[in-house]
Amino acid sequence: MENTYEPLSGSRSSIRGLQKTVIEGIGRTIIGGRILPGEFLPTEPEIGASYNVSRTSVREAMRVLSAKGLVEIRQKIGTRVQEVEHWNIFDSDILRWHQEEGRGDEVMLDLIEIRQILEPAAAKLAASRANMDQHRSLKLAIQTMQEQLDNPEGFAKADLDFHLAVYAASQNSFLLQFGSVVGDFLRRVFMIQQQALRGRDALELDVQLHNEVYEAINRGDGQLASETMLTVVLEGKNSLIKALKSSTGAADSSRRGE
Amino acid sequence: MENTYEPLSGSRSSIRGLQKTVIEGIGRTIIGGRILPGEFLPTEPEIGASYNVSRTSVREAMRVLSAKGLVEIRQKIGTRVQEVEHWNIFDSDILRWHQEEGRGDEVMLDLIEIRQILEPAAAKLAASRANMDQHRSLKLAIQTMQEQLDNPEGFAKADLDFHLAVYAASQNSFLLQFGSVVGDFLRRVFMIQQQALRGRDALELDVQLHNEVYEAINRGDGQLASETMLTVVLEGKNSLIKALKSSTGAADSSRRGE
DNA sequence: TTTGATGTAAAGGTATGACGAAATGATGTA
DNA sequence: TACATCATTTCGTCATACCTTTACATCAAA
Repeated sequence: MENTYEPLSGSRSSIRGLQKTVIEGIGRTIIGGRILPGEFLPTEPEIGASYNVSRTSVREAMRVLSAKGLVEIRQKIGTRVQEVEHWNIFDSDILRWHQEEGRGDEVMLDLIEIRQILEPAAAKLAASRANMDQHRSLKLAIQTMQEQLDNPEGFAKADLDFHLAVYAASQNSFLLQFGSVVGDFLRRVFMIQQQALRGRDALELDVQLHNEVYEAINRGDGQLASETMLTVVLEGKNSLIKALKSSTGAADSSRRGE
Repeated sequence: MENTYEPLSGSRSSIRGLQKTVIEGIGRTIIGGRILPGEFLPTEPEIGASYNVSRTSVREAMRVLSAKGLVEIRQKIGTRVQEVEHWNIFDSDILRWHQEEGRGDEVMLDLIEIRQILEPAAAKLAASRANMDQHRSLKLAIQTMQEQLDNPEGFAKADLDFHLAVYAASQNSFLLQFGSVVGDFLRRVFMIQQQALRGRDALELDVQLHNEVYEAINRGDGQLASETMLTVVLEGKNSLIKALKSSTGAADSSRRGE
């Protein structure tokens, strides 16, 4: 009964076992576009048969997918894939599935776009609200970045920690949640960004820029914190685009007009 | 929809949506702070007993709550309430539960704060990206607001439609989702805001302000759209605060004598 | 005493099979 | 034609049994 849904690294969901197999399988099937919105999933017994699990497990998996907005379950009708606008993109699993199904690029660009909006504002709020613990977290993240210049994973992790600390310091529950939801995905984005930042110099420049944000927050200069944070995000955007271009050279990159 | 989610002791077992009863009951119990983060829920059989439902239904309900980040389910340990930062606030149910449990005010203020950040930015994006359908939606919403000046529900609905249309016109999947998630909650906030806008004049002024946003978007003037939208949100904020203040104390009591 | 292996029980995890409830579409009747 | 009725399909719920995981206690060895 070997199954192949690629646990991938670091996905420590509270759901494990057979249900997770079904959730991952159906979830990726939907995100991957192999069942389109409006179309129906097989009946519960059929899904159970194809995954070799009981209807019990299928149903519990469907509940989860339904909670994520991917499917709509109705008696007599069956289980139908929801329209894309119902998919809750503020969900770590859904973000990961987008990436794993090769549809991560559009999401990454949308994510960068909204980070351009949120993070400068979060930094500004943080400048007037951050408490002592949060100041310490920010400083620690910067230090760790400096120490991990030669370790991509460690650097990305510290980079993420910094941005999450800014969200947390904003003291706004939506911003905090946004960071928490997007965290895993963001860490992977940072890894990709680093591919474009060859050499210690480029990385060190990046750390310096982050440090300027920290210092602005530390001094309570919201305006400067905001502006500098925008630079950080934009620099990241450039790196990301560069990295994406060089890695997916001939891919279809038709984006909407801007 | 009526809010009668009671354990239903003794009577005939068949009301509609047994799982929903459990989900609402436990969800509100958690949001309401009657079981604190870190504490344990009763065991599945016990929950089933107190709601008069089978363990099957309890389990499916728990999966949903787990997907919303409210609880963590672990074998042998039991089901434990997660820390607040895990609660997915980008979830219509959770937002509603906050309100129903009398904890809506803080959330409303955080929501206003993030709308101050997002909506001007969304309006700016919309000014350069909105397609013809979206322009039509915006215009229609404005017209409907004008027509519903004497109908609070209709006015709030049209107000919501306008803001959702702006999110949609931004062509960013996160902004679109945010609108969709926050929609229900926002409509209720708009109803509260109207309590502070007594009289047709105040409402008409509000419509006019919205119309300015629409026209700026229509002309492709992103900067103006952004600034005007900020004014709209801030005006709403003032109304909300005023309404909340005046209802403090006698909020839930029957309204008499004003 | 400290450490590590081991056993056990408690709670969730899974599997069946049966029946209930709701929505659809065909069928029948006025 | 219009409307009421019924059969069918699929999810919804229940009851029961057994499996899997794992916190925790227990005991042995260093």
